Amino acid sequence: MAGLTDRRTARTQKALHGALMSLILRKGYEAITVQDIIDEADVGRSTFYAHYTGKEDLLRSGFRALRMELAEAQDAAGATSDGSRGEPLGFSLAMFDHAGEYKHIYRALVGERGAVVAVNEIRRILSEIVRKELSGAQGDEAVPGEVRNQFVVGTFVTVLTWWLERRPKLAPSQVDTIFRRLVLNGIGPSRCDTSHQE
Amino acid sequence: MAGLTDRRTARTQKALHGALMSLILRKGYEAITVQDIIDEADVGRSTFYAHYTGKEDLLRSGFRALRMELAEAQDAAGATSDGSRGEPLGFSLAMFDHAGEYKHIYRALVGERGAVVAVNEIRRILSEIVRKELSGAQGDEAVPGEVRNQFVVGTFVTVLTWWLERRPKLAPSQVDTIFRRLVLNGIGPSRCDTSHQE
DNA sequence: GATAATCTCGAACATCGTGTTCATTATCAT
DNA sequence: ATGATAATGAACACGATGTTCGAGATTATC
Repeated sequence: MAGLTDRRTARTQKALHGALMSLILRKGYEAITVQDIIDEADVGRSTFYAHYTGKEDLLRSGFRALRMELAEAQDAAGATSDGSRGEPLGFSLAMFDHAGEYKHIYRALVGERGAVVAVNEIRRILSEIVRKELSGAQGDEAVPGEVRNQFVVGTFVTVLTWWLERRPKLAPSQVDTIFRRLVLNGIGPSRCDTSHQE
Repeated sequence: MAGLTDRRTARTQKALHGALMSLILRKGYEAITVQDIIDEADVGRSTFYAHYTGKEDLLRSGFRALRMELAEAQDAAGATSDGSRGEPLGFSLAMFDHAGEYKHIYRALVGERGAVVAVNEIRRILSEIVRKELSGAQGDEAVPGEVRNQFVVGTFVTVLTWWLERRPKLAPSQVDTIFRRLVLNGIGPSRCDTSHQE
């Protein structure tokens, strides 16, 4: 009924996605050519272009699953009620968990030799989520909402990248703590607790 | 004496840089080909490759001037003494000023359709600077130094991008205020002043 | 001004990746 | 079984890259 019928297309698309993932792990996204992908997937050239406009399109299509998974996680976490009352930044731990699970892929996508396309896609997904969570709570009026949003997303990507490249042994929860610390408090002098100064 | 003699090479390099800048403003960095550059600069193809390995190399070489200019600005600002005592984040205003002066170029390089190479270059330059400034002051021990460094740089790029793309009318000093606010305080609940809660 | 060094030119070339076309073959849904 | 649809693979046009080389132009230096 729906569009998911024909087994042939499903098989082809699965093969192409698998090939892309293997290749990303093997040689990094940027270095991959369409030729590599169809060789690895053992699929005809014209077949590839019948499904996707290029490797970027193929990669992007892989993010739909992530988008949905995160949307559900957010709904589940924020199911407390209407707004964003459960936790300040409820999305972050779920996201770090997800990244921890597919650590190899994330590292290959997010690092220096990673895929800008992928990072942008992640940014876009996170922007939506953060916008919802931040819509209620209004903090500093000296800092416009848009830039606050971008700040949260940017910090997340920063911490994510640092984690995967420099401290892959850390647990998602530990990374999440660092993230929240930075986003909520910055790096300013300690904080309110009036610690001893001189 | 030094390497800067021959007027021919100087002329050629200047022409190529100028051509690259014009093209960046006209059609964005990614869309530019070497052919475009040498047409615009009216320079032979082999001549181009005698000087640079590609458009990326050409772009990168343009950042040396910036690197030096910023190093001087930092030395001048931090000339107070040995360490980083003058201001917490002394580099930021100088950098925003510089970006404000060459606003068109920066916007074309930093935006969505900008040049990853350029942003990476900016990141690298800033990392050096921030590392020096942050080496003395040790804040939160729960947040490792490396990630704090990346956090500052990342936030700078975020604010810079937002400024150039969404609020180009703002003055550098205003943007700088927002940047410092975010870096030092984050977006945490109001502040220490124990405002009325319920 | 003459000389030797060296920079520039431009055309030609090999190479590679892209994206399309089309007739043929294989697989699917029913 | 059969009509519909997907996959194949070879061929093609195109555009960009990076290199080579001999001839000519510009330069530094004496």
